[in-house]
Amino acid sequence: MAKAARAAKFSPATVYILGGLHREAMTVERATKERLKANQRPNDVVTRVVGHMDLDYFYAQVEEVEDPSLKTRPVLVCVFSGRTNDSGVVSTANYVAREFGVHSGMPIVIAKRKLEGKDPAVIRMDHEKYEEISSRVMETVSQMVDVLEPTGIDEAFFDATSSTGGDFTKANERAEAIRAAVFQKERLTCSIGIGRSKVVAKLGSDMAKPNGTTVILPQDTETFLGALPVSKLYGVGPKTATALGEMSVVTIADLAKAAPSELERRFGRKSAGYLLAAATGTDEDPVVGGLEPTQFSRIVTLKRDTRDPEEVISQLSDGIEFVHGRLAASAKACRTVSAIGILTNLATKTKSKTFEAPVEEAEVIRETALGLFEELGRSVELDFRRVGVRVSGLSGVKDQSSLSEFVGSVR
DNA sequence: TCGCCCTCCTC
DNA sequence: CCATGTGAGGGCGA
Repeated sequence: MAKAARAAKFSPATVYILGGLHREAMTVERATKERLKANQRPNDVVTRVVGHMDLDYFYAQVEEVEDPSLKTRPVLVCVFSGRTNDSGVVSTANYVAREFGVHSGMPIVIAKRKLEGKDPAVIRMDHEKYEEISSRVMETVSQMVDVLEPTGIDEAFFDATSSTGGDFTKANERAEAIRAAVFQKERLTCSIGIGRSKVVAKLGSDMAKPNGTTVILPQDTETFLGALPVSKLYGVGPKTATALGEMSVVTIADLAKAAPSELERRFGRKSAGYLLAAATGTDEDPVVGGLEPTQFSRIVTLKRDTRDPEEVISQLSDGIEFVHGRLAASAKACRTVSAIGILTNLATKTKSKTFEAPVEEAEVIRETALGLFEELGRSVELDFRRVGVRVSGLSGVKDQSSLSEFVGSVR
């Protein structure tokens, strides 16, 4: 496997963390190798080997692979809302574009302004294409690890505890082999983090990108985490970071020392427990494969703002078909249907209905959504800018776990 | 348990 | 300035 890694023609920007104090890029120092060796474990593994794989600037990279001439140009993969010519946002920008301050979520017009005279490639997002490539990558990676848990179209956690015997040297080689295999098959680069928990692995891949690997040894975890700002932690966004700041919690080390009672008061029991565990790298959430989605939704931007139920449903028609299609394709039924409305001021309003027994027909979803939008439209003072439909409370149509529903099912 | 809201994820 | 889309999970009141 190590040979496969070397044979690949991608840049092996392997990064190791030594006590969290500095990063060694491009080469593996002797000292690092010795640290890794000293960490080798026998069969009685007490520490998990958890990895996180993240495809680099995924959508834009796919476009580059398809058309290599794009590599030297700024690339914007965009979601066009269809409202006006260029309304919409940048979904993914390649690193050339990022150099000019362009990032995801940025309005297309703003991004174009920043790239004036830079010959940007503005490409419409092709979700199906990315989905297909993603599936192939996931399949490749799943064959090289114990358990794979995709958490998005471009990322996945994996567990390699038993196949590495808990040996982080082997885990590092495995990570490089995975990156080599993905590159060899798809010409796509990705980044991998290895650590003793999901939180640590995720931070590792983040630090490694683009095109690198970070291994955080169990014994280095505390030092590594401690120096980082809390905002780097998975699950800590702007709101949480601000609230933590009010408690004078800035670094992860601060968080580890924070008063559990105050964390609970501010964030609730579950979140407080998560934050404390994450801060010490002792989060124990296992890597789980074969997870099924628990909801499907589709949100569209209206041609013009309105809260007329008929017009909403008419514009949402394809969206409802799509959601129903997803349901049918996965042989599932739903118990809850929700109407989602995003107002002109971008506030979100939802209304939902839960049935006694699961439903699956497009007609039922449509009629339910219509009723919900009638109520929702009456309850707001502003028009909708975007509207959507969601089905949740999913169950397999032929699910043995819901025998009670079996009675009414076909055949 | 349901219904609704909030926060976060992605750059 | 302009502001997409999908899904997960938690809190909380009823």
